[in-house]
Parts: sequence; C-alpha cells; structure tokens
Amino acid sequence: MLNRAHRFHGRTSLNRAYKYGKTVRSQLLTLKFAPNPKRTGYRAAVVISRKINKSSVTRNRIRRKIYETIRQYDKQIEGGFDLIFNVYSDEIANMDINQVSDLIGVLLKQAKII
RNA sequence: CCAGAUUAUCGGUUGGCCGCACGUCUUAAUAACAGAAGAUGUGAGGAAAGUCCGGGCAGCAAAGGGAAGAACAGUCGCUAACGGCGACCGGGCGUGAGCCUAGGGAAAGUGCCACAGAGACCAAACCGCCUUAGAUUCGAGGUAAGGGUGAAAAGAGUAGGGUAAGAGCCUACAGCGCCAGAUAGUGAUAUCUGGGUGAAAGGUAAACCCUGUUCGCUGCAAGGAGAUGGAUUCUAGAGGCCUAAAGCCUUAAGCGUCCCGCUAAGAAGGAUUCAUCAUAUAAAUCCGCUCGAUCCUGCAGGCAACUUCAGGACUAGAUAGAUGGCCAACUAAAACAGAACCCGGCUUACGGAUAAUCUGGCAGU
RNA sequence: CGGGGAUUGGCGCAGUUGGCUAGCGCGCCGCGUUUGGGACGCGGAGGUCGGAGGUUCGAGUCCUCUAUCCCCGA
Repeated sequence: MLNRAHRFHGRTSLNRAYKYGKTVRSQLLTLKFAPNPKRTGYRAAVVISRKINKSSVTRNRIRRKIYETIRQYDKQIEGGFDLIFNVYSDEIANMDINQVSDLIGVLLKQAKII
C-alpha cells in the first residue's frame, strides 16, 4: 500500500491530469501522466469503474495490487508526476503480482518516467 | 452402521521480512500550527450485503383533532420498537424426530364465478320418474331421490314411515351449526351435558369493502462551525364595518395531501448589507463520529423469547476511502464477501469443520 | 442515502377490470410466380411470459421473496 502522500484524488486534480497529460495504453490498463512542477515527488491514482466488476472486494484487490506494484518502483521514479491508471478489465484481480509488475513496468518505460 | 431432524460454535492459525490507517510516548528545547524519525498498541462480517421493516439521533416553531392514504390481523407474552422473536391453540404434511401456516369478518352491502351445462345463487325441469288421454310421439302438470355438465349444482347421512312418483315431508339415531351451562386454562381453545333449537348460511376479502391496531414529514450529502464593529429591515399581512380602539366579517401566508384548529418568542432571534482581519481556487477543513437499548462472565427468575443484580472490558472510525505482498509449516487455504451516523430484526449468498440432543431402519449383545 | 421503471418467439412491441388455443410487425423456413433475383401471393416453424414460492377452480395479469438492466434526486 502506498503512503497517503503518494496518492491523490479530487475532481480538479484529475481533470488537470486528463487535460494536460499524455497517454500510454495496454490491453488491460491505460496510464495517463502529467509532469507536476509544484511537487518534488510523484502522485498516483487508480480509477476502476463499477462496470468492470460489481464486487467491491474485487475492485479493492485490483487497486491494492497496482499500488503495491508502484511501491516497488518507488525509488526509480524521479521528479514530480501525476499518474492515473484506468483499469479496463477485472483479469488483474486473478493475476500474479509479478505479472502486474511487468505490465506496469512496460507502461512506465514507455512513458519514459523510469 | 445407514438414512434423517433440530440447535449451537468456528469462518484460517503460527513464525519471519517489506508496507498502510489511527492513537499514545520519545527525539523536544517552542506561543500555536504543520511536518519528520524511532518505539509501541489497535485495526472489517456472519452475513459488514440487499435496503425489506422497526427505533435512536438531527432538522422542520410545536406535533393537537378529524378525513384520506399505507401497513398489519389466532391467543398470551417478550421488547425501546417492529411487519420481529418465544410459548401455546386451530388447520395441513410426514412412519417418526419434526416441519409449514397473510390464521379477523362472506347470517352490513357491492362485484365476479369463463367454457360446459336446463340452471352459477331472491333457484332451476335437459335426461329420468310419476299423473293426465286408448297410447310410445306432441302438450299440460307434479317431482330435486337418480343421471349428465362443471372447480363448484342449493350442500343433513342411515333406517323406517309416507306418496301417483318423490322430497327433512314426518319419525328415530348419528353428524354439523346455533344457544345455554359445567369443567380445565390468563386466553385462543378443548372436553362434557342439555335444548318444545336450526335447515337457513356455495366459493372468492393476496376483489372493492367492514371491524380493530399502528403510523406527522425528511434524512448524517441530516445538521452545525470564522472574529470584531456598524447600517437597514422583518417576526402576521391586506381589505371591509366603525370617529377611533376593541371586536366581528372576507381573503392571503405557514404547519411539506386536505379540513378543523393553531400561529410561540421583544433583556430574544432571523434576513440583507458595509468595513477590517483570517482562509482557499492543482484546494475543499473541523464537529457530528463512536461509551452504546454495548460486549464478556457468573448467580437468580421464567417452559422460552427475555429480564433483575454483581464483577470485568473499551474492542475500526477511514474520507477516492486504511487489513496488502512475499517465504515456510499445518494433507489443502480454496467459499460468500469489505465498516462509511449508530443499534434491533428480516431476507438472500456461502467451500468446509466441530459438538450436543433426538427420530426411523438394519445387525449384534 | 433515497425514489421510479422494465424483463413476453431471433429483434422491436401489444395483452384492458384474472378465463377459452398468449397476439402484431420485421426476420427465418418451404412452395408458387420469374430466364434468375428482388418485390408479391400462399402455407409453416419458433414462447412454459427473468427465477422460486403462494392465493384462486384457474395466474403473463394478484401477493411475497429474488436476479439482471435502465433512469432520476441530494
């Protein structure tokens, strides 16, 4: 789980990232990212619609796995960034932690954040 | 041993490493706030779920009467309350342990009962039976015992009498209902006795309806919170009768459906607005927010639901939302599933494990 | 947190106060027509009314529970 300093929320913050950010896609996930000069560290948010899976347990599991993965890349990320992960499928809930790690590592490299 | 019935408990555990939320302590010296590091404690459920009921709490000035509307319906109890729970009664199912039961009123009224059938609810004659005429057709009349139709046919069985043929038409006995009484029970009700008692009263109220009981509305996104100093305005209006006041009449507004009725507070409160300070626009704080009809243990009362008393415990409080990841062991860790103001129930989902009591069958002693 | 609605052949919809065999349009299949196709004409198949239980003689319709989907308010 991430520290609260590295999580973010709020309509205006998310809208800013959606408006000025760039997009990197894969089959299960989309990463939106925007540089944030006001901050020294990164911030991340995970967005999962209720349409993906009705069960709150499943959605929580996906969110925790993604936060846990980001924590593993914690020291490699430098500079202020706002990261938004949009989830498109509930397959991630059943995936191994290493597979999720690979998935997100590819996205972060494509975005040239690490 | 096999097949069941009922009830209760559990809902992964232990160790190691990394990490999250909240509290406390230390670094710590400070007027306060914020932040950092370290240590330490605590951290989802039996259904947290569906949101189907009931309450607490908060706001609507207060929550009065009636109507409308809604819910409920055996009896007695339990409870803060309930549409919940317990025990019992009646009915149904099961060999049994047990299980199910929306279970007031159809002799207040209205509606509906398709098709078939002569007739579907103040009865009626299709077939049959009988009388009439010489007679089998046809006609008139009698007859509800028998047949046929239908979910249901007027709704008292057996025997005897009676008759043209029949029929509670009459009698006896039996059944049912009604009335009265006795016994048992708080009661629903059960059992019994009596009657110069009745033949009326088909079904449907999860059709309208009647009777009885309960319910004001909205919901924590409820609701509340800057400091100091000024200004304006409102807190029951408007119109009419009357010289005026009081009073009366009409008509607005509020009480979140309508009518009646009511309309508090002037040392109080609300609304608008100005100035200065404080605060934010990549933000969005604090209170409500968790000590409560709380939980655990014991004794006592009660068949039980539950309750009195005594002792002990403090046991999530997040705010885009905290419980996760890896390794090892336990045969395997896999079910349904994540607190969001708080409680009491109901309903639904659920891999499995354990215990107790009881029933039926088979075998042995 | 609160409120409202829908579910009926493959698709889109009717079904009124419970009643006779649940209908309509498009689509599908067969035959006819045409040199062939379309259009047209004739005929036909396909449904246990989302699921479970109850009330009733009888339920798509009434009642209870439940599943899925959609919409609205704060």
